[in-house]
Amino acid sequence: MTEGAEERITELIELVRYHDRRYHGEDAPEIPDVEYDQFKRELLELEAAHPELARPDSPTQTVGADPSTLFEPVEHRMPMMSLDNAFDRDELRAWADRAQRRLDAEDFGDLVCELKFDGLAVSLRYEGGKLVQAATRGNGRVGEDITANVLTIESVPHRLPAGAPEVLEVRGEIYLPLAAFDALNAQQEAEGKSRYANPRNTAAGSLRQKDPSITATRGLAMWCYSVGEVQGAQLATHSATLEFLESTGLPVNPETVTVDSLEAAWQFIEQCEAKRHDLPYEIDGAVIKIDRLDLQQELGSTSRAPRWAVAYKLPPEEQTTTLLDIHVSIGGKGKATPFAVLDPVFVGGSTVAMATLHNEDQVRAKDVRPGDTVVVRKAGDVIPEVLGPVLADRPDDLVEWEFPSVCPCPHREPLIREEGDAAHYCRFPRCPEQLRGWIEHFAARNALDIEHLGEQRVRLFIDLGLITDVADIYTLDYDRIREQEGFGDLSVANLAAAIEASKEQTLARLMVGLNIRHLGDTTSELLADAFGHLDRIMAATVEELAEVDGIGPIMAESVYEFFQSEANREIVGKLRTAELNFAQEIGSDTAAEALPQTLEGKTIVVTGGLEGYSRDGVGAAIKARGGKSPGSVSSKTTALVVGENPGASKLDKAEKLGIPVLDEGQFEQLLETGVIS
DNA sequence: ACACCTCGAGTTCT
DNA sequence: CTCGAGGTGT
Repeated sequence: MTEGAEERITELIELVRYHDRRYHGEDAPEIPDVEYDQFKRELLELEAAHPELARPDSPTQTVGADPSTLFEPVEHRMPMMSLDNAFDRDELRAWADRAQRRLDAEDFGDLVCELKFDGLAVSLRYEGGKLVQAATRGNGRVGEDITANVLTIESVPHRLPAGAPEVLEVRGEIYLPLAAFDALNAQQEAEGKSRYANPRNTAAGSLRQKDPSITATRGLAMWCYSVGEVQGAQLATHSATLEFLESTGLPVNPETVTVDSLEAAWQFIEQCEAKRHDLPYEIDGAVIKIDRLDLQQELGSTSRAPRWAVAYKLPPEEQTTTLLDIHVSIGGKGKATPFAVLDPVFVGGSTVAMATLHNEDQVRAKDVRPGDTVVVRKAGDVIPEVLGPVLADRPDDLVEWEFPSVCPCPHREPLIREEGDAAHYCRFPRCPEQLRGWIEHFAARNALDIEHLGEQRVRLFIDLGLITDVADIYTLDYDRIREQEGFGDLSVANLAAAIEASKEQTLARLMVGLNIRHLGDTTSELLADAFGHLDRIMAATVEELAEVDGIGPIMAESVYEFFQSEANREIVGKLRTAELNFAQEIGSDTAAEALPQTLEGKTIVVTGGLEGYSRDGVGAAIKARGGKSPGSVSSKTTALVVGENPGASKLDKAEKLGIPVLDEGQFEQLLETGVIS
């Protein structure tokens, strides 16, 4: 026991040291802070449990290197709500109408128009005029303590003048001014380091620095736009609140105006759009708030957003660039997907060089041709999308693009599009591109979940001839790997451990890893639960497979076909020799039965991240109580649970269909009782 | 036969 | 996120 601990401690010390260097030296951390924190915490715990093994040179013993590696959680005394969005004039009017209807009779009076800054929402707490705490928004209820870092921001006063309220909680946005962003990048470049992509992410990174002296050099700034808890001040309107904040020395944005009609608010929005790029900081919209606090009180809030305010989101930025070429990528199941190779263009906060075009018909429908000038934007703020060509700029001689007839891999086998299919497929069984896709898929998080086996390494192992099918993962030649550049004893040990651990994954995950056409997470689970063992699935007839609820003739045939193949049966044999788990663990079912089936017959969709669950964990919690949790909202949905950073499309759909929207607290209650409050 | 859910695949960049 | 396609119910 102690021996194992000693080894692990040595390993952890190396890990933490390594990542310390990555983090501080090059500012290019390889792993998320959370993982780093986990390593460090595990090390602390081990050292506490085995004091005799504690080493004086352990990173946990170093003074000055900030012992509190985690930002402590802070519960907001008043929740920090998000805002409902409007994307056009009609939606803005709809918001105003809703508000008007809820107020008996009278007009809602003045509106305060503010810019919506692209930064990070924070809450500052002043007690007796002194800044005692700064916290991130987090999930709105609980954030993280970032006081030490916020104290380094110039525009944030440490002390308020005499006569300040006993308690003042100020809400605002911390952002990185464009000048500071540019200066920072100039410095990065001078030092031969890589540029930061956009001000928002850089601001976020700067605030999460473990060493506040680094934050101090970044040039962050803040705008204040509302208050939380206040003791010792009486305010009647939002505009008066802002004036009060300003008089107290807190930074309030000068573009803010108070208007007396929705029409005037719309004009403010139009001006925002016009001067968006002339401002010395980035904005992503405008916020319209009802000024009178008594009316705000009367309107109240839904579970996630106040009814007295609305955020107008500026349309996503569009850019034009040259479509250099259209290439084709081959997926793990042989699917050939065309994608646009673009002259790199900065749009929506990052540089875009590629964008999927989905399939042949989509390319034709969009009528894009290599050589075209095309319009590009980010769909849903993340995924680059080619909207279409600028026909006026098209050279006369540009020819229509044709789907390549052969696979891009060296074997150049034909790409086939079958009748009724939208996609082309490479059907060559030994296509190296397919193999790479399959291996990556096998190691992916929803399959065997093998850490430290990513795209780069898969490519390398295939090139070295170490892997010719998925089962070879379990007979890797580690001595050969150790010879490779970039592989030390530690990383090889980590990889081996991850591969070893994957042998214990569930049958459902193994089924996902087998890469059978038409089978994914859900359908693999259906089969694993129904048959209980891989051997029984292999032995099943098409009819038996199709008897499973949710499995139809096409999927059944696909599964049957897979196991008919001699090559596939050989792979299964090798996996058996490697002693992978072929049985669906019992116990998960019995454990599930033990929980009260509060969600029987209910369909709960979740969008955004929840505090108490991982993304997979939420679904598991719902299913464990007899409910279903699909990935999209439909008329069958019982309720939509909204967490941090929710997807707009699900929310919109739920609102259109009149489906109840729950926050995490209400969700917990639903899990417990099965009742929507 | 059709409509409507669902599911799965591929995808971008930090 | 978006598209395509399988499964199920009417």
